Amino acid sequence: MPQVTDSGNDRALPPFAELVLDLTELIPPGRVMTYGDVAEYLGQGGPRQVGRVMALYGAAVPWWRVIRADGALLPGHEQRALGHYREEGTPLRGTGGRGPARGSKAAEDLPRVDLKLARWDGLPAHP
DNA sequence: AGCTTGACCGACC
DNA sequence: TGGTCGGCCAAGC
Repeated sequence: MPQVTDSGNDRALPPFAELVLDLTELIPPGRVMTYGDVAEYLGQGGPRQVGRVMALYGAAVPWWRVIRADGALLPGHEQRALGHYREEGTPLRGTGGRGPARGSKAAEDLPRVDLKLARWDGLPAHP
């Protein structure tokens, strides 16, 4: 007898997580969104929640299209994300751009995503 | 029940 | 330009 309770349901992600993942998959190549933007777009939760969801289920979506507001790549996955960016043609700054760090020991000379150009507001492509 | 931690953000110095 | 502080929301202990 069971009562149709779906409480035992598993593999069912929380609504919020599903929304985040869905939106992440909607992000077109060459474009990126910040955690805060995703949360704001969804109209609920906060940047941290988005980050949590990505950390847990991000493996199933193009996580590299969701970055921090600083445009810095994910710690520990910089190279991986960078490969995708270069492949998708995501606007980067730091290398190939102007004003490279010239010998600056900045952590690593890893470039950052140019949010100015790559930021996607969730609207259809537009020039 | 409360406290701590996070794939964060914005403001301030 | 980079480091620090407080705020936000949810999950874990």
